[in-house]
Amino acid sequence: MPRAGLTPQRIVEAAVDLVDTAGLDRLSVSALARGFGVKDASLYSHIRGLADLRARLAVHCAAEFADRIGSAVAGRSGRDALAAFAGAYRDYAVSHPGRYAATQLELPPEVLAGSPGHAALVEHTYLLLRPYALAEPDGTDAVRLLRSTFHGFAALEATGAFHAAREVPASWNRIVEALHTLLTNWPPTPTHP
Amino acid sequence: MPRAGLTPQRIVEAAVDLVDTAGLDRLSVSALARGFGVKDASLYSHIRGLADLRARLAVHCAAEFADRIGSAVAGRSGRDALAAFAGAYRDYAVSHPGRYAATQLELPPEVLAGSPGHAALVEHTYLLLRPYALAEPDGTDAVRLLRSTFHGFAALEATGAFHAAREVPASWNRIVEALHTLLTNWPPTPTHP
DNA sequence: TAGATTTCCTAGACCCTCTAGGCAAACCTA
DNA sequence: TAGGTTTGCCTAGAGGGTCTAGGAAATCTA
Repeated sequence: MPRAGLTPQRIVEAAVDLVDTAGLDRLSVSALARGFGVKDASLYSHIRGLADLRARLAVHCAAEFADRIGSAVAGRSGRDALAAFAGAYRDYAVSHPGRYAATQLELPPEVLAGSPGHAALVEHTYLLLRPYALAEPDGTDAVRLLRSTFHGFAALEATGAFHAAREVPASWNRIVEALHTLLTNWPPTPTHP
Repeated sequence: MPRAGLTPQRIVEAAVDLVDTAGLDRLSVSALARGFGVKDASLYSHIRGLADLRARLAVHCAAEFADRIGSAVAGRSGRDALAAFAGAYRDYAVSHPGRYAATQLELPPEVLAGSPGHAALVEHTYLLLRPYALAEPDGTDAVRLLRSTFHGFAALEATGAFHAAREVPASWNRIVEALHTLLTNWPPTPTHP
């Protein structure tokens, strides 16, 4: 009986393919084993289980996602950087919904702490906001606004929640424009009368 | 053998409780049957299956969610209405994460079309934007912005994605303020040079 | 080449969805 | 109130999922 040549890396790559075509919720140890022509139990010598596999997938996809965004924003700043960031973001989410969903998986703190991709994503977002010169806590609030809007849009688009006639990419571009306007005119802290 | 008194309504109510305490991903026909002290197969006389149960749950929770938002915005408009909408939105998402997640489930078109709660949620959002007097397609873009930001924030908060020291509710309030500013100064359609 | 290690296997426990078919309780109706 | 009908819950079982324990073969290493 020849060996199938399984490794954690190959298993994660197979998981990426599976998630890309079938969706994150269809990811299973069984399905991967079938793909390798191997019994389910064989995979457990390489990964600890489904939770471990999902964590590895999340770390892998976050790194890929952060890379694409990093390339897009390289050498740009201000409105240009924001547009490039947003373009790369939606492009990834639309063309690889399963991978994008993986980047948003909830992870155990120790896994998250050891994921360069997740750290890079946060870092890219903070750098993006530098030209807007927001003092804390406004900077953090603005980061959270951007993350929320981008992720929310991607999530809603992925579940088919936008039904109006308006083309979705046009809305996206307009929203990015609006966010730029907002960041350049960030409202002052409200005072209590 | 006395009957357990199952009905679709009671099953959906049990599903609401389960989802509230265990999370949407733990919802299963088996767990509900255990709760009723009944065999799995018994539930299939009342619901078609798990997909049907999830759809009913989504419709139920969307109606509840829309009600709360409707009560919150009643008699208000402009900034007040936006703040009330946002407050009710986050309150529901934070205090009932499982129910909120259910309102965001992807549904077959015919189910969605027959869900008053989902329709009311969209309607509330459009009404909210009336005072800002945005012509189409700006109105649709603004609706999509609000939905994206609110849902994205709720989703990220639910997965524990906000790690900065800044208190999450403070960010939420600030973001709502910022959105009000943005809606009152919606940028003009960019012209191509 | 012998021993140690790794890889994949079989077997099986346990949980899940869902269907088919049966029996008895609850409800009608005469 | 006795008959039949409908309904509610049952048993049995197929099929798919995760995961563990322990065994045998392929591969590495001394």
